Amino acid sequence: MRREIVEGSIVQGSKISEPELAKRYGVSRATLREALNRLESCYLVERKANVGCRVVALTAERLIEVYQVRSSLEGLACRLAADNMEPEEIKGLKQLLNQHLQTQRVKEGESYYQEAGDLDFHYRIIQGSKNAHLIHLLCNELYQLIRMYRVQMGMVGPRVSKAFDEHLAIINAIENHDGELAEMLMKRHISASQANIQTKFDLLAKQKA
Amino acid sequence: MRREIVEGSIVQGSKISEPELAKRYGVSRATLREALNRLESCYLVERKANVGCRVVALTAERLIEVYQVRSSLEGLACRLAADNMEPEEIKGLKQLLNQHLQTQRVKEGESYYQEAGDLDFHYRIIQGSKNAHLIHLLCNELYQLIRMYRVQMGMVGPRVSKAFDEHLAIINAIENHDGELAEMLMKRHISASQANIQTKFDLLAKQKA
DNA sequence: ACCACACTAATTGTCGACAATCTAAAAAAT
DNA sequence: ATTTTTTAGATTGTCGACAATTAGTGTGGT
Repeated sequence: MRREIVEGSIVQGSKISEPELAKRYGVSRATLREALNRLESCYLVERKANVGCRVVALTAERLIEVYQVRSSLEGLACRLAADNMEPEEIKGLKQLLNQHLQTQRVKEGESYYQEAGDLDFHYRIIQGSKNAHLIHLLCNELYQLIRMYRVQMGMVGPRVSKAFDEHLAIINAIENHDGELAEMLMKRHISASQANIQTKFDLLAKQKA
Repeated sequence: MRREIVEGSIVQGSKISEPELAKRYGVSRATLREALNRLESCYLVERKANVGCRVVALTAERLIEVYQVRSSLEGLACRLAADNMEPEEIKGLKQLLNQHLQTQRVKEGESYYQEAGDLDFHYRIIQGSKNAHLIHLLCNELYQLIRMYRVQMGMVGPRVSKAFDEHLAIINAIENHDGELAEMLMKRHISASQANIQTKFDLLAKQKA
């Protein structure tokens, strides 16, 4: 509905006035409250009883917390995917990676496609775990928040090619049904991604000082 | 508010009629919808757009899915707790375990206290991880669902003493700040608990046939 | 006899208004 | 001048009613 706005154009930590935004979107307050509930379950807004709603603030501490959880859960998803993914799913995953290679070569600097592609890659593996609860947790709840981090931080360039290699290694592990390895590789991959955004944060803090 | 009812006295998979329950509790439909949203975020009810709300059905497949996730997340929590728990927190945890030992000896067969105690034990370790996101995920979202499983299935006896030993080993690992070991022990502990409920399920299915 | 279509009934989603609560500013007392 | 209290404003939570969509049933056609 208006995830786009939360992802980009509404400032972090800003108070949300229900009647204001209700008029802003031309809907009733009840409808907007429903929407806020959805956003709350995605961790994009935080509410306090009888106080109000604020857009979530993107702090480094929060990033670490989220990525610790994400690393653990996607590691699990990857291990399960190594056991449960169908051959044609694995085949499709490899094709997807090849597509990324091509678009990546064409648009060396631009990282947007890689970004979307990276999320798509992770998305498919999560789906491959065949664990509905896990899929819901990662794809519905955490997905938006992670996207928010990446969009607002901006994905940096040199990691693109390295991420590609890591994706390749993960696919190989899944293809060999080596769940242990796949889990470990995915955990490292996400930790690297976390470290990447962390440096971005530090850079931003230094710029401020 | 009325988690008690969902945990016990409302049948699984039963349709939820909003106006009916609204009258049942003497509140408006808007209030009840808010409550349903809360229950949905705890995975106790499931809704479909323009169709309605049903109480979640406790199946063996779902149990496995939830416990796979729980094992991974509580393993993470345990590893973090090994690094981040304060000495007095560890001390309190040991005291809690001693209390369990006493009540357990007194009420050999009765497992209710052990159950509540077990959850409390896990609860404290999760808090000890100091990861707010992880704490929310486990204590607010998953906690109720797991409680529902355990209450409706009924905890079996012989596992009580074994669980106590496992808890003890976990505390020792945390006290030694051995995160790796603590994580592994917790994962095994939860897997054992899962297997325990699984057998309960199989027994129930055999009874039916 | 079976399938398709339409109609009715119920349920969900949405709306505007009212009451309770909290925040903030202004005034008074120390 | 600072602190406390009171008061006003606004915002959230709650309520009952209306509109839209859906499920079930009954009828008609093939």
